[in-house]
Amino acid sequence: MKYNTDVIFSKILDRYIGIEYGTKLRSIRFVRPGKQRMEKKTHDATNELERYFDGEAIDFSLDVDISYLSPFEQKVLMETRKIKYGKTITYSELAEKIGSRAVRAVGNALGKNPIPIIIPCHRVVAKKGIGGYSEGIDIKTRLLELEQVNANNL
DNA sequence: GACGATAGCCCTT
DNA sequence: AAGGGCTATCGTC
Repeated sequence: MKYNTDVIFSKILDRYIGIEYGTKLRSIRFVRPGKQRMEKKTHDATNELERYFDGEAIDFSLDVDISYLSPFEQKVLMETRKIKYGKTITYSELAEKIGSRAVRAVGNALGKNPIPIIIPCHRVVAKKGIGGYSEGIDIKTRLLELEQVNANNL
């Protein structure tokens, strides 16, 4: 399988976003700004992400490739995709939805999410507190703030 | 076996 | 009221 990569810059996150795709979406990566990069926008996902960062309350509906993950991890991520824009659920609620009590395993699975934002793992929070985020809590916080602002504008 | 992006309970200030 | 220790829980590695 051969993959292509798009690149955009997110001002709100202060990160370059790399979008890797084949026939399906493969991964999204956050890259700290440093060296200047050429933006490249060819895939639908790239366009949708730009609209997302511009504050549009968009629901992503793109095909995603997570077949190489474990069944449990896939379950967790599929369930995570159902969380609507501007909403959050807790790790334990998510575990319950997939019929498990492995609350912490859910956290681990989310940490392996290859396609953040589009699989909105930032919308899964701890019962008390925000929980973790592999790209850094500040990123998670900004994403949630962005969504809260725009969800209120409905 | 140990370790988590947890949660709940029970203590101590 | 807030924070620390203890432990139940269970999927990965």
